[in-house]
Amino acid sequence: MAGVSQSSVSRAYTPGASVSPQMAEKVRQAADHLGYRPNVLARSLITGTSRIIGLVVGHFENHFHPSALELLSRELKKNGYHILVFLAPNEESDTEEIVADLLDYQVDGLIAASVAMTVPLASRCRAEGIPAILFNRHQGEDGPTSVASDNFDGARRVAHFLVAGGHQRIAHISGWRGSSTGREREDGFRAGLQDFDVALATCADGRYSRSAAAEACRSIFARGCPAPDAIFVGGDHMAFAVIDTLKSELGIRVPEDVSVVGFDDVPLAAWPSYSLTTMRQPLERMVEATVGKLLEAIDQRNTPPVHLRFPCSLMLRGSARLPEDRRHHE
Amino acid sequence: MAGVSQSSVSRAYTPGASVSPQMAEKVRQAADHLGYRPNVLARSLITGTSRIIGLVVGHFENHFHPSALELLSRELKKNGYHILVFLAPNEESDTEEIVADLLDYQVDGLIAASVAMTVPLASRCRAEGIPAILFNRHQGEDGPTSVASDNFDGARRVAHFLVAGGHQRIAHISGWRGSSTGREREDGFRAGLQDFDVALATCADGRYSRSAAAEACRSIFARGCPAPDAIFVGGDHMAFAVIDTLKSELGIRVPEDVSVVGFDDVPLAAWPSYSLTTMRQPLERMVEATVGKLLEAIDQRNTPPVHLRFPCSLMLRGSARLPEDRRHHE
DNA sequence: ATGAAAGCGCTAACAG
DNA sequence: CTGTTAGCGCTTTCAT
Repeated sequence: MAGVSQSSVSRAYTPGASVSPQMAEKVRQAADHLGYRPNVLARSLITGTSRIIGLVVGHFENHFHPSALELLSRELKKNGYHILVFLAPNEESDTEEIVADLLDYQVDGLIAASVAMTVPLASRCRAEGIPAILFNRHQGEDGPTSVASDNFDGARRVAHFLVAGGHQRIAHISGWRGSSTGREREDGFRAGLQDFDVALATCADGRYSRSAAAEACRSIFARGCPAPDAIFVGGDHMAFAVIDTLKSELGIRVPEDVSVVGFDDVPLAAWPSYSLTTMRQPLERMVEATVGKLLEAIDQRNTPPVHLRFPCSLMLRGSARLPEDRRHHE
Repeated sequence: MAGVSQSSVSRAYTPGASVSPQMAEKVRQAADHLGYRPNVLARSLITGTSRIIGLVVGHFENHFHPSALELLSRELKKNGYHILVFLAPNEESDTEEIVADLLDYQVDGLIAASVAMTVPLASRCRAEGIPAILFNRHQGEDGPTSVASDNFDGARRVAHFLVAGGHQRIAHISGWRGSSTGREREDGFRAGLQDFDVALATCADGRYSRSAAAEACRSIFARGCPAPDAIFVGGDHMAFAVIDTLKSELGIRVPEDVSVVGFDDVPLAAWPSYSLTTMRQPLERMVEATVGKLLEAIDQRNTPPVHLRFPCSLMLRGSARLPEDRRHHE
């Protein structure tokens, strides 16, 4: 090569190694000349660390997911990690096979975003010493470390907001009840209504899909009167479908005839055409916490599972009548 | 382990290897018991193939990109490959450093989606024998293999459609002119107008961003009359911003006062709130071709670069006056 | 059909 | 500070 030993080359590429500046320079020169770069995979074999984080995600239709991927990727990159993507067939499928696949790649860590991890899988990760984090989901106190927003509290505050806005017949189109996020939002919403002794008019499962949410919306307004004057939808992505169905198909005005409130605050919610009032999940903070916890777990094994919750904030926009509007109308 | 040699284990996991059924069974049993799975990285070291494809992408704000990622990932997975994600700081930045990083991971192939590759980089990929494909971009006949839609022809047909619709003062808000896609759409649109001896009223650069497109829209309508009665926007993502600006800020009706036509056909374009008439890029076919070409190049080295173009199709929706509407108004 | 041995490209002790 | 040696977990000739 350039008349030096293999180890010197290695040291030239190891940040804190004891190597003279001239040696390092000599190596880099020769490397540039030959187009040489260290083989990360071979390095992984010996160090046992691949600098790859596996990300399991359901689909990208809901813009919350690509946003999360983008932020996670940037945050991880700062720390020298990259994301290997694994798409689950769908949100409901168990991720058994997929994560087994992931493990083969010797990922240093694993983020399950908006998908569930089977119990045997979680224990296998722990057995192999691969830190796993549930993002935007959780699986009980005994489950893997999780990072999410406070869905229960957020949904409860939506209920308070709607009641304060003078709404009488309040409906809910939930996310999939098979998901912790969907359940917590529904439960929180019911609790919030309870706080004011208001009954939930109707409740239907939107399954996090546009078509299911639209169908739920139709059925809510089809079944005999009285029609609701407010709908809380357990996710922005579904809320858009509800607004579309209301306005274009049913000829119902938003918010004059019915208020619609979402959950997530994806970018589209702020665009004027929807102007969706929604409970914002603090994505940045969730991402930071996820990456922080993950790297911590990679550094020092055997960190006990923790369950982080971040508070949501209500974004007041045009799709729901405000409390002030009430007096206005009276 | 289970009383067999290392090689036999290897063979048990190699599809076409000469191994007796009983041996294979014995190995799998022991493996299941021990929770053993082959180490993909170690395999890569010897086989020289990692089954990882690097994907470079700018950002996910424009929903075309996550859609592409999702389809690419699914298509690659069918063939046993996975995607390692690399986010470029922005669409305009050169990808030099990023792809160098990618190369370190010994990816089997490389897809640059909607970002440019510097020339030295492209040649380095070729030198290292790593197939690279430009997705939704191209860099001339001598550049790397590229897969895209026929942007020029598509934009030209948008011009014909607008002229046929009886529009008199036609404006264009282009994608970034530094991108082949942006240039081709602008050039094609100009050519299409030329075909009917119609002059382009105004043209502004939307730089593929919401804010730049909104600003371009404002300036087009601010500068002295006459205001355009049609705008072709070089990407759906920008078209939504234009429609928002028109309706919410400028109080201009779409399509009564001005027709808006986009390019891409992202899912949102079909939602009733925008109902965007747009030139559809055949994403599925582009993805199939990309993966097909990439795997072909991985199998047999030294495939000559090709440049695939797929035809677009106009999606007629509500944001632009139709040719029929013209008679109607007369 | 199976085992033994060599080596992929690198890092991590250990000498010097 | 630098070179030597061993070995990460696998696949692959080459024998048997």
